[in-house]
Amino acid sequence: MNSNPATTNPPNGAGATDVAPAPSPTFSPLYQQIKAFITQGLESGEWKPGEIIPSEVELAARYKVSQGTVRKAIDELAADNLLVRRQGKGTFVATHNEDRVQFRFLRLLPDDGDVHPHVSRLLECRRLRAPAEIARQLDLKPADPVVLIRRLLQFDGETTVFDEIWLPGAVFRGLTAERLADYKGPLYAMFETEFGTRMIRASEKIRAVAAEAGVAELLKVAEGFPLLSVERVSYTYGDRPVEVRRGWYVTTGYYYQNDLS
Amino acid sequence: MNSNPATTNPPNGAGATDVAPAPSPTFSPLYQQIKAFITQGLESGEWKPGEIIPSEVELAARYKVSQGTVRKAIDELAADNLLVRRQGKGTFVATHNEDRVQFRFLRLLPDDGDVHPHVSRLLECRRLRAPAEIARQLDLKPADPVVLIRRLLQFDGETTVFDEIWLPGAVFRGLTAERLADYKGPLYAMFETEFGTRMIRASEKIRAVAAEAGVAELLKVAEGFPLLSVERVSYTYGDRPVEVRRGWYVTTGYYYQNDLS
DNA sequence: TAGTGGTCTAGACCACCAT
DNA sequence: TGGTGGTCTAGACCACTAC
Repeated sequence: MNSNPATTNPPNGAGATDVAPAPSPTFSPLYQQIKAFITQGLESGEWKPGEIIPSEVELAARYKVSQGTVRKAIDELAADNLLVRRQGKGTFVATHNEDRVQFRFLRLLPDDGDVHPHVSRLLECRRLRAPAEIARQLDLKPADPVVLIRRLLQFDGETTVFDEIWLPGAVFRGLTAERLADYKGPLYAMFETEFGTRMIRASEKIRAVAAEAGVAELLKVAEGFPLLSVERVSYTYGDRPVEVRRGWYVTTGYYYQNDLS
Repeated sequence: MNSNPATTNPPNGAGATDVAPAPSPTFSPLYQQIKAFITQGLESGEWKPGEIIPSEVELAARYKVSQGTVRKAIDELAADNLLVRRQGKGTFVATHNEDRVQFRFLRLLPDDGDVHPHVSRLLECRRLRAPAEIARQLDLKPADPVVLIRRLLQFDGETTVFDEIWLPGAVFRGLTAERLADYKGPLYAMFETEFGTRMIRASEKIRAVAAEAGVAELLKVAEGFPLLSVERVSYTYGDRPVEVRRGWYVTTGYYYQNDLS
């Protein structure tokens, strides 16, 4: 279990009367290793989004550690939104489907708290060679194939968001306008179900910009109108970037919600 | 310890051969109660920001629970940034002073990753009666006294932020322009040190807006220039609102950084 | 009733820090 | 050397869900 450099202490630690492990310069707790094992299982597709993973006792037996150690590993994975615990039922792989946590990454809310379901209008979906900047952000070689999606989001009939979405072509093989148009629900749910790529976290750079002619026309605002520019990079397992998204938001009647702590 | 309705089970739970506690309809774990006790100690000023709190064993003895239970309580408080654990030393009350986590709530970063320390230029600090909207947000009665601070932030010489900060007058008695001007370091550090009010969390509404004449002049941009509008409400212990802040950010060369997960 | 996660305990040992 | 938080174990009981 424990594969510290310079230590080969077995299910070590407590209560046991073991050989004293050489104090390793780089100490890694057991539960971290368990965490890595479970993450591996998630990444390899051994347990797919929405599915249940083995119970704590079972995992404890498998990895030859105590239940408490498995528990701590799962606790952290649940805190990272990779797993979801449900008392009495089991522990499940988090998913962008079903959950009412569907639009976890869309932070745009209406001034009045009402919940307006939005609809997506696809403008185009085509393949091309990655521009240098996109390639850099997606960790691709320049001119590698990418997919570009352009779309509008309408809240309650009002056109509010214009998105340009860049995806690595190798991962999203077979993604076409038709399949996009047919799919109901969030993009990330589709990416997960259809392409086995799950978005774990994202990092955004937000600015206020003046609407340029093209964008202005799409969003039905005047040229120069202030828009919220949201540049997002999304990551999957192993912190590998798998999406670059540039969004322009009209923030009259809507705002970007953020909580600091 | 356990003050569940319909249950008066003593340091209950495990291993012990206690009377079976009546399954309460509203079950509250022991560690939650410990958490509440500790929070109380923080709020009452028993332990002040930067100070050390009693060790886990000591707290366990005081509350008549096991160390593990105290640990879980402290774990959650540390996750909420109310406490800071330091191995080998002890557990400390979080503070906006010292920490290199000083500007935890300022998310504006330069396009080049360099760290530019910023300077604050106070425009005014005066007392007045709360406008209806501010009163509502601060949970005050209309026309209650408030303090209004207006200031500019300069990054590397460039004027980048204009802030209007509203504080409840009752809490910030004796806050004057002189004291503000004299104080070095973040505002929240001063609020904590000088007024015993610690900001715990904040909620922001972000929009893109066109610069109005007054703001434009202060920020040295043209009227109509796109600015990031950041409306923040900050809360202290017990989720009581104690600051309303409206900021206008110039986002050329700078961006608002946000991480989603 | 059986299985799952959730709470609680008691005790051992480890890593880190101060003295 | 002694104290603090950090890890790990083993075992009990509780709450929730399903069968």
